[in-house]
Amino acid sequence: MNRPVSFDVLKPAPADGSTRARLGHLSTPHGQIQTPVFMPVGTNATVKALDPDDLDEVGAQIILCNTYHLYLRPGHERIARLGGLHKFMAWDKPILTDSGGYQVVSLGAFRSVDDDGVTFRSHLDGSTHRFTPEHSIAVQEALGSDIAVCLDQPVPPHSSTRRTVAEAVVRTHAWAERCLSAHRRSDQALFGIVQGGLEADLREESTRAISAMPFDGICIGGLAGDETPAQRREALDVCISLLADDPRPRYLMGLGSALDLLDAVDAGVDMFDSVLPARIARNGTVLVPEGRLNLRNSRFMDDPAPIQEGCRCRACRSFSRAYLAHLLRADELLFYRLATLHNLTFLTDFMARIRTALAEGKFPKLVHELAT
RNA sequence: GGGUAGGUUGAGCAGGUGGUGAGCUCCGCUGACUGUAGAUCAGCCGUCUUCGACUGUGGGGGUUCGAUUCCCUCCCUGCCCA
Repeated sequence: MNRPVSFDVLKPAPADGSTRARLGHLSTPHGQIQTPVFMPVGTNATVKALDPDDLDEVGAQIILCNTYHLYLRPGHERIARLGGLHKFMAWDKPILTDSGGYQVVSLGAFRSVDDDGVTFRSHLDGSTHRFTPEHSIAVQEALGSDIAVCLDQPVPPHSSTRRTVAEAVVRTHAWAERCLSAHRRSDQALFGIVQGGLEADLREESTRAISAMPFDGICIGGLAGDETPAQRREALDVCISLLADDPRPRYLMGLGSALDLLDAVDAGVDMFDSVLPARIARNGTVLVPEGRLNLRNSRFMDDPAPIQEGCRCRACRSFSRAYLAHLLRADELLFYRLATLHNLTFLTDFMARIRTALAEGKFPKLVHELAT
C-alpha cells in the first residue's frame, strides 16, 4: 500500500558512531522536505505576524498548526467546508497538526484527563470540550493536514513523579492504538508519540511500544520542558538507540533553540518544531550567532548595524537595530513581522547549515565548532 | 487687576480637613520565554553604606510636642471676569 508520506535517509549516520545525525528527505502530499528540518508553529492557521509569502521567503518547508485551537475557532468543520486547512490559510506546502496533546499540559488547571480522553475548558469562553483519541483524529482529518499526530499525555519532565509518568505512558499507548484504528485518510500520515519523561526504563518501554505500531513517523514527546540539556540528551539517546534501524522519521516535539537543535540532530532527530523563535521575536529578542539580543536594551537605540551582518532576511537587509528598537518601543506592528522574519530565517538557515555539513560529512566538526 | 481651581517621586494621577504620604498607571531599566490561554509575563523604577536608613506634599515664615493638613506671605499653572 502506498504511504501518504515516504521518508528516505539520504545519508545515514556514520558507522563509526561519531554521531547519529542523518540527512533525509520526506515526501508528503503537499511537497518535499529536506531533513533535519525545523517547523515554525502556526497555531491558529497563521505563523503569527507572517503571511505565506513571508514563510516562503524564510524558507519554511513545513509548518505546524494546532488541532485544539482550530477546533475551538473557527471550527474544523468550517475549515473542511471551506476546502481544508491548506486552502483556508493559503499555504500549499506541508502542514503537520498537533493533536491537542500539548494542551493537556499547557492548559493546566483548565483540563482533566481520564483513560478515555481529556476534558478541556475552553481558554476562549470557558465552555467545556472533550477530546478523545478518535475525536482528535477526526478533527485532524477534517483539517486535512499532511501529517497528523496521536493524542497523547505529556507530563512536565522535572516536576512529575515516576508514577505520573508511568500512568501517562500507559495511557498514551492505549490512545495510540485507538488513533491508529480511527485514522482513515489515505492522504494523511499519522505519527505516534513516545513518552516516558526522564525515566530511562519508561522511555525505553514507550519507544518499543510506539515503534511496534504501524505509524508513519515517531514523535518524541514530553521533552523541551524543564529538563536540563544533559537529561534531554540522555532520554533522547535511550529512544534513538532503539530506533537505530527504524526507517521512519523521528520528530522531537517542541524544541527550538539553536544549540538544543544541534545536539538533538546529533542524537539522531530529523524534525523539530517550536514557538520559541517566533515568540521571543514578538517579545523583543532576536537571534544572532553569538546568542540572543534583547532589542529592548537601551544600547540598541543608537546602533546603526543590522541585527546580524550578512543575514539575508528582510529585517537585516534594510533596517538597523536602532530602527527596530524604535519600532519595538513605539509598539509598531512592523516590529513583530521583521523580528519574526529574522528569527525564523536565522533558525531555518541554521538547519540548512546543518544539512550541508551532513551532506559533506562535516557534521561532527560543526558540532565541535558551535559547542565552543 | 478681581475671582476661582490647582501645584504630590520623569509624565499623568490617587490619597491625605494636626499623629510616621514612597500607592496606582504610563515612561524608563533588566530578565524570562522551547508540540502558543503569550505583540506576553516577572522584577526594579526618590537617595544611600539597601533584611535597613534618609529625604520628600511649589518657596519662605508662623502656630504646635508634632504640619501634607491650621495661619501669613510669595511664586507658578489652568479657567472665568475686567
